[in-house]
Amino acid sequence: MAVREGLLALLDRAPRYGYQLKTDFESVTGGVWPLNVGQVYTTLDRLQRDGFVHAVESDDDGSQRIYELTPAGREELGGWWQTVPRDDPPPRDELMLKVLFAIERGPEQGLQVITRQRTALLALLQSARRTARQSIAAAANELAAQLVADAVVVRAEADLRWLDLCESRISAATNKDVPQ
Amino acid sequence: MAVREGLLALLDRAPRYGYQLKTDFESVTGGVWPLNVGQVYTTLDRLQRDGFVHAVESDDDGSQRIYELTPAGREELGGWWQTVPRDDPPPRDELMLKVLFAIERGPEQGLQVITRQRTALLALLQSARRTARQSIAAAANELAAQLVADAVVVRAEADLRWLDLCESRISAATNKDVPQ
DNA sequence: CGACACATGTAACACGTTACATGATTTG
DNA sequence: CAAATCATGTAACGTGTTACATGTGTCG
Repeated sequence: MAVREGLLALLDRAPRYGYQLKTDFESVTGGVWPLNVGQVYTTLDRLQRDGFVHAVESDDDGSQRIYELTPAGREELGGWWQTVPRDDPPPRDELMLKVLFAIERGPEQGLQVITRQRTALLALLQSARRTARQSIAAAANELAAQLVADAVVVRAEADLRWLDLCESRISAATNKDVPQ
Repeated sequence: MAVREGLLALLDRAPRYGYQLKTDFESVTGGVWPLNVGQVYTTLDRLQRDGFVHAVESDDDGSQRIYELTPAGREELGGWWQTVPRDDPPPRDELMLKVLFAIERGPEQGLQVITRQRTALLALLQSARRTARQSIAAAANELAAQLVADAVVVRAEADLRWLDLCESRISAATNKDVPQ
């Protein structure tokens, strides 16, 4: 549920054909997410099936199909802007799952995995910070690339903070289990 | 790539049958992620197909199949503990996508969506903080429920921080476009 | 008895993703 | 001419997810 909406958003701005959607999608997202062209066409088929999009054969050149939004598609997109990512149930995050299942194997195992994940995340954070600082003038869409880089940094920081929280909660819990 | 590994982790601790995996999975994750039983069986089939798991018919009762890890499964799981969630390319996050595509429609539209998302996230954060504070004694697995609640809070805070960053970057960019 | 938890499974579908096949057009 | 880019599409597969069908055992 991401490529779908991205294509709708692009088509709402202007009708486009498939290949254009690929390149525009990549440009809007700062060139960080390569999008296989094939996926554009399969997604377009599904959007067509759902009545959110329809194709017009371009007159001058038989090999191009121009896609445009239907009213239903426009409505669907409108809903998306309003929507806030649900979290009930909370998103099944891989890091979270990994730590929870590690803890189930015992406090030491949990702490061990937490330590390993933290080390890796710290390394990631360092490089992400570097990337975010040099405002990536190379990218077609500078602002987007910057924002994505920011997001990576902020996410990594949050994950690290959560890992610290886990560690302290585990200590608290194990100390409580063996009081005096 | 989450249910799969969760089941492997459980089976590594002890052989289990399908229904047990469902309940244990839910308990380990603090009871916040309901897991449809059917999914356990389909996932087990796939794990079996991949040679990570094999089933033994329990002797006493013909209707139960006990699953256990194969050496390959144990190896696969070992790899998982070591692995840190990649982010190259960075995870295609829905909030991120939404904001990027909103910005593409122009700064005002971007700011508008950011504002709406922030409002919703603030509300979510408030209720998440409440949930996290009362340490959820009702849940079977107290620690897990607590950690999940913490994660929701930390994530929401990070998203809010990122939205603020977006806003300031947009302002900076638009001011740069219209210098004097 | 009736409801509920325990227990197993199948069928179908959603989306994401890749690999592959095909051809036109541009450009060095 | 050869290679790269533009352009369209299909087939196949992966995981997640739901709905449905079926049956046993237990407990109020």
